[in-house]
Amino acid sequence: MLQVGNIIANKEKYVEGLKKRNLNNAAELLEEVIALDDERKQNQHTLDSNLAEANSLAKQIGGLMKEGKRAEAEEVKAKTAELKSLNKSLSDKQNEIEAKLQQALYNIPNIPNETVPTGNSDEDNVEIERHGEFPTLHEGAKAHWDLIKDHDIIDFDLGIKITGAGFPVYKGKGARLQRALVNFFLDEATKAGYGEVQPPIVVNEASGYATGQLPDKEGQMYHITNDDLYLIPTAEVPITNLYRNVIVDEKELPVKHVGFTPCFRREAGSWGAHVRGLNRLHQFDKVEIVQIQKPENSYEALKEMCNHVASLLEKLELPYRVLRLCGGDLGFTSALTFDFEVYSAAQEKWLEVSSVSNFETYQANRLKLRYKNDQKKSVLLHTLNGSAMALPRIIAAILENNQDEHGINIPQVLHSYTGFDRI
RNA sequence: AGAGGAGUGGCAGAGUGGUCGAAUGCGGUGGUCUUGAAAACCAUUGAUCUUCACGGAUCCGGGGGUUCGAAUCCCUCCUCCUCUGCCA
Repeated sequence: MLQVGNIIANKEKYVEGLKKRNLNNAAELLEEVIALDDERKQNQHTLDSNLAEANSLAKQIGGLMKEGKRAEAEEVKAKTAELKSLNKSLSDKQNEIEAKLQQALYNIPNIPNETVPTGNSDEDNVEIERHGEFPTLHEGAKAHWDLIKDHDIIDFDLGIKITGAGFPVYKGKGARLQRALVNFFLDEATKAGYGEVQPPIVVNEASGYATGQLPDKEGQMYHITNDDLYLIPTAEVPITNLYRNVIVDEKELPVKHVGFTPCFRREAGSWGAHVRGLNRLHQFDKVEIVQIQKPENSYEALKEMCNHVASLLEKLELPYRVLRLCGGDLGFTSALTFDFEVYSAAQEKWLEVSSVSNFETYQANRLKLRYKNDQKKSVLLHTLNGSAMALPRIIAAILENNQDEHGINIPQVLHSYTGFDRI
């Protein structure tokens, strides 16, 4: 979440920034935070001086008791009763104010970077790069949802039987292709200096709040109510939360991690004809890269992460484009996001396969993730993450783009991982 | 899952109602000495809020309570260890 001090110092700028998200009551939201913070300080000040007085009286009593002056001690004690009840109500009030302030801050999204264009939806995202040639498909080329049936490599009906819609079963070469991609992505990230981690795929509420999925995307996650745990929508949540409440040693910066996990998304209300086959699932596999950076280096790191994602797509020989997300499509916690889309030739559609974001200090503030600078002051770090990559749509594009009359060619770079070059 | 024990600063570990944000040791940092290093010695070494500053407040697993006063007593939750049970 945003830092109150920064809100006060940059109010006008922030209002402008939030307008890009089409948040028209931004000024009021920020005013509310400032007012609550003011109230918090004033109340805290009163409470503190009362507590100081109570503390000193308590010490007096202690001293008198030691000297055996019981009567005098009782006299002082009498004075404390009123103070005590006053302090109780002041501290109740303080808790109330702080809860309200917290709530107000939770409801304000991150300030978009100045390069974020205005816009209302994904239609207003700006294409900034395009690479690769669209393949020429043979007569009668099929979309991946037909190809997977023809070759019996991914089975949606079986998934429906054992779980439900959106939980496909990968079989034979389909399963092997998926595993090959996971290993390829992990190896590439490792070569690029990311340390591999394998985190839990359920997280507690505190983790959900720290990276911003809660309260913003409550309905998007599967919630295990018996134990109050959430299935992760992305490895970003557990991996970034490894650093919750941590003061990182400056020598360890930047922190770079890669992790492979399944991801779970309820996708409530987002189904329709345009999300057939592998285009949208409730469970899918993803390799995620995460960086923790000093503020001054974070945009350089964002570029580096984008280059990494681009290199994966180059190696897989998939045509892709890069989009700069507009304010209306930008995630709640992100300051700047680049989406990568591959072209899936049979359905003639661009499919989002990666989203690379800089959250600046927005997550770090909730995480309490800091390092000590030269002056030994605690400084919030910047967090970044990106998919590298999400599997199903990559598979969709590979199947569709590389098909011919008799089968499907596997990209060269995967052969050593799959053990076969054709499906 | 049941019974018992325990959670204190970066780590180890003392502290069982009063001046304890907390002894001591290790580690870290700075210095003296040294050509340099080691050793030794000296000093320093948690976080957050607030204040221009002095200072003040809060934090001993989390939350609540008793008390003039809580690391210390009570309740509750969490976590870890030991034994028993169960199980990849």
